Amino acid sequence: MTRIAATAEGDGTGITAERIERRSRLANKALRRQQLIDATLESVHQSGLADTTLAKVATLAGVSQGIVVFHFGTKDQLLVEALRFLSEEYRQVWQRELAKAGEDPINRLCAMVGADLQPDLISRKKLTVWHAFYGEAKAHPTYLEICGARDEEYAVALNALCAAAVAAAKAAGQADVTPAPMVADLLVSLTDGLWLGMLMSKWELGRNEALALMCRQLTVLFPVFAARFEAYLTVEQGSRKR
Amino acid sequence: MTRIAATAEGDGTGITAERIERRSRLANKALRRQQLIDATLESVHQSGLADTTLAKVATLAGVSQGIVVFHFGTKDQLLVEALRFLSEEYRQVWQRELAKAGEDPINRLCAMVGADLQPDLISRKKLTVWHAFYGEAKAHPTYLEICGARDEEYAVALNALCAAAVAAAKAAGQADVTPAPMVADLLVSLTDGLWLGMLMSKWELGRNEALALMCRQLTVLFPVFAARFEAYLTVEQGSRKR
DNA sequence: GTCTATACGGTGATAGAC
DNA sequence: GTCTATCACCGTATAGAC
Repeated sequence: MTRIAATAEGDGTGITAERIERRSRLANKALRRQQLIDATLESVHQSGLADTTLAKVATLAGVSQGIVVFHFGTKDQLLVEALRFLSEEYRQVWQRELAKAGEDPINRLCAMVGADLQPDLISRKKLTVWHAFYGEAKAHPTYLEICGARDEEYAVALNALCAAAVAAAKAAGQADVTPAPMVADLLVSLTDGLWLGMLMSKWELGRNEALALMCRQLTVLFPVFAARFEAYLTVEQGSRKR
Repeated sequence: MTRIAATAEGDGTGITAERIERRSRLANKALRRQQLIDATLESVHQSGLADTTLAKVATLAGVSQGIVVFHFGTKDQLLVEALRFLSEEYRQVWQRELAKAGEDPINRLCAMVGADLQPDLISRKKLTVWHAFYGEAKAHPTYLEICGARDEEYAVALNALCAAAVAAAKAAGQADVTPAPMVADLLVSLTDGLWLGMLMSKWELGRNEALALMCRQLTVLFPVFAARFEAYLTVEQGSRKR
């Protein structure tokens, strides 16, 4: 990294060199922060939120304890930043999946609910950490706020998609269509429940089982689109295209 | 309490008096333990699992810190007992509801899923505490074990009811019946999701909304019994019989 | 930026009087 | 059984050298 900056200095343009060097330093700083956040997630996974200490995080990151304080100031701040990271990653995943889905409403709905089951998001570690924060959310307003903002964004997007799907189902002649807000609530609740199930899974609830359940849920809500759901949630979202 | 024992002594039957006195002592002991467990739940609710201390629990219970140690030995043990209490209460509620439901399979299914939404179980405090333990479950095998045992019992009972409901739906001529294991998983996941939703509810997800969602879920799974679900989950389980 | 050493406060648990 | 007093430990955060 610093070597790049040094090479850039060879250009003779002092300003450019300084810029690159600054970028490099910023990149290093961001890298170290990410490294510490990763270590924090690992520690919370291993020891829980209560027994996560600055010393453990520092050890896992392979640096001294002082470094953690230097970059995050306080333990609380470190945890908050870790949660923010998870939240941001979550948002990016569902927006990415949504973008990949194109314009078709049913595809977009599949993409949205399928996003919650993307492998990046449902590793044991991350599910553990999410629920650790859930558990303390009532005691830490900041946690609650971050989680709430995440849910809010997601809910708004999902509600729109559900409304579109309901309209499409009616147009396709389906009788007894569940109201859009209920559809959205049912899907969100199912998603949350699946996360918890995968976390606690004694009965080995894995990604494939969760996908099958989600697919079935969509099918009972919108029988007319059964084939669509199956196609999207097993081929595109499946582990392999076969 | 001690007064009762003293009165009993007046009977002249030494053995009886001793028995009653012992019972009274045991009752006192149990009462004190329960008092401390309640205080623990309150503390976890207010401060989270991490910042719950023996001192806080003692203060909330209005006793000295030494009492807590005397009755539970260690902080870990206190927390475990608190979780056990919740778990036991949970089991008793769904078994009670099941008993009230009689023999009809559909009623029993309604009772089972409705049990999770009984007011006793879904107070803010208890939901908070449950999820606090969920979050730390991966780090504390004991927590995981207790939660797992609870889920296991519930799952076994629910699976049987779902199988019965599926059979009934087929007998009633419903087309495309969801397999019983999936029905059970979907219902469990929905329940868990609703608990989380009620805990996090920015969008005020209350008991009535949750009941409506549960009712709707059963209806899309078993359209032939729609009227049954609505009757059971809004009249019997509702806040008032009207 | 990174480290070590340390001050400070709080927590879990013990001891012993009542 | 319940209390108070106390200890030993550990985690956070600070200070300052490099």
